[in-house]
Amino acid sequence: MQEKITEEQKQMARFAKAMGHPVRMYILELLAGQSCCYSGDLSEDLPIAKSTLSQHLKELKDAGLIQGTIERPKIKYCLNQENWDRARELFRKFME
Amino acid sequence: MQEKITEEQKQMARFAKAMGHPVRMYILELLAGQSCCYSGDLSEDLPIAKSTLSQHLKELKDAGLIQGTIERPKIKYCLNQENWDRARELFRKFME
DNA sequence: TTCGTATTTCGCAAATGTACGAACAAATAA
DNA sequence: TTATTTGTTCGTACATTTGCGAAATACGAA
Repeated sequence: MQEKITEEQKQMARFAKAMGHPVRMYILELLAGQSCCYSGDLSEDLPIAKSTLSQHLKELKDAGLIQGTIERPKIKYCLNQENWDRARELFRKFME
Repeated sequence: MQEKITEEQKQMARFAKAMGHPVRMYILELLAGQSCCYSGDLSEDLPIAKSTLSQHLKELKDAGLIQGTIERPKIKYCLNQENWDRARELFRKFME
């Protein structure tokens, strides 16, 4: 009955949880393909309120998958490359 | 404002959501490594109640990632190979 | 039939997630 | 200064998830 769940498994679950919503998958796939985007552009593409979008972006940030940098008057979102690479490596090994 | 989220993104989010819990990642990684296991074995390895484990297995089944076959008196769980391959392919493309 | 084994379902509670609009904040434009 | 733009936070509502123990189910063994 001892704990057999590894830190890597916990980390993968954390990443997967962040990916576990269609809107967040959309955002991640967009960023993975073109590196960066603005929140406003997302808002135009997605049928959700801005406050809801803001929450989804926050979740992705909290999971470490993306990062936002201020470019007045907008905010530019990009993948957090270091953690994205980490996620890729974990999932690659997991699903190979 | 039209819907831009694809069916593939929804499917990936569905898989990711199922992977979004440490216990379920543990189970999936076990199955990915050795193909099959019994619920009772999992119950001994994991610090959770059997009813809770049963729910996690149900979620993985509902997401299509695993399947259970009765081998009295136990139930043998394996990856659902068809959907697992589908998931691997989706994530491989997504994270390449 | 009664017992034991393996697992699921039920009922419940607590925590988390999803979504919205209103209110707020920060900076620039008029 | 006031208005506009861009985005976050707050308050609220509802749905889903997570977890447990008790009860139910299914079947083979005694």
